Amino acid sequence: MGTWSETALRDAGLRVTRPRTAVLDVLVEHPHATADLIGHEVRVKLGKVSKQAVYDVLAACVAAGLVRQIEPAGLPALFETRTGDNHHHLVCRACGRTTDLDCATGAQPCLTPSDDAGYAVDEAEVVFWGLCPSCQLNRSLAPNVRSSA
Amino acid sequence: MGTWSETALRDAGLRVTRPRTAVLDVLVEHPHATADLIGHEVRVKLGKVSKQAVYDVLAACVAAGLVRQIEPAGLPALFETRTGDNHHHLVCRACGRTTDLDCATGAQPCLTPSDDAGYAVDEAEVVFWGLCPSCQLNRSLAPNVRSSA
DNA sequence: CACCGTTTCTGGAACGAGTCAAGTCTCAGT
DNA sequence: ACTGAGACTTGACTCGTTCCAGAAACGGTG
Repeated sequence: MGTWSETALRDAGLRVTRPRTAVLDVLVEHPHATADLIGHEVRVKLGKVSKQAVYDVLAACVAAGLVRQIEPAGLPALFETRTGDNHHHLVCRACGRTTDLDCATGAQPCLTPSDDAGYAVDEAEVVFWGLCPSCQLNRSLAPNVRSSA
Repeated sequence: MGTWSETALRDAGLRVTRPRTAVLDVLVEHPHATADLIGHEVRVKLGKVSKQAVYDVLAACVAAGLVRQIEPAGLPALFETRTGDNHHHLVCRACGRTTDLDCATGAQPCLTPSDDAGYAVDEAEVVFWGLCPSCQLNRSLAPNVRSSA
């Protein structure tokens, strides 16, 4: 468990500390965790870690390219360790569950806007919104849940 | 301008009130406005409107499909009146300027994930991140700006 | 045109996510 | 071990947004 995170940190030229390895370990166990959940889980492992430390660690890892941050509308930011392959996400409107998704057509047709209006584009972010399987079930059983729009 | 907003409200079955028409008018003048900017502009037109009224109006219009809300990571929510054509957005990392963009390939290849993991997908959201023309200029002149609008 | 029930608006307090600042501690190279 | 840059702690704070209770405006009726 601890091994990948240590190596990754060292390879990225970052210092290896308990909070850092713990954060990365949590991220491996929970592929789309919020800062809050990460803090909670890290505290379970290490006893006491400040919110600020969690944000610092995450920021450092994001800067080093070890971690990717996504921010779906209305949800707190999520962090994941799958970086570099520019995959997309499927987010449930009801429960917020997030699932990875490889790019629709293998290549990235989406990544090249037809008319970039003079912008220097460096990233394309694609989010699919819908209902996850279990929320579809709950929805049909209990029709008065807060709906999508 | 004042006319369209009234008609739109009436057609959507919403009451026509001063704050509502004013909000829609502002939205026509500023195609990607924040709630805050809208409140400010509406206050210029009408003298005094509460923040809450602005949020209520926007929520009602979003629910009625008159207005679309987008929430680019790290920026406050933006509102626009172009609805129904599922266009995408180009957002400047430096100044937050947002530009509409028709879907890259005319059709929507992005809208149909290859594997939807059982989700009932109802919307695909695409955001391109980059630097707008003027920020590219500023950036090359003053390489360490850390600005936001 | 005065009444009434709804819907909308006001003002202020509250919220959660995230950030800032200043001081203390810890890792890694000598 | 020693030391200095970098990491962590604490706690207050900002910002966008939402909640709440009450006041006002709307518009269909008698």
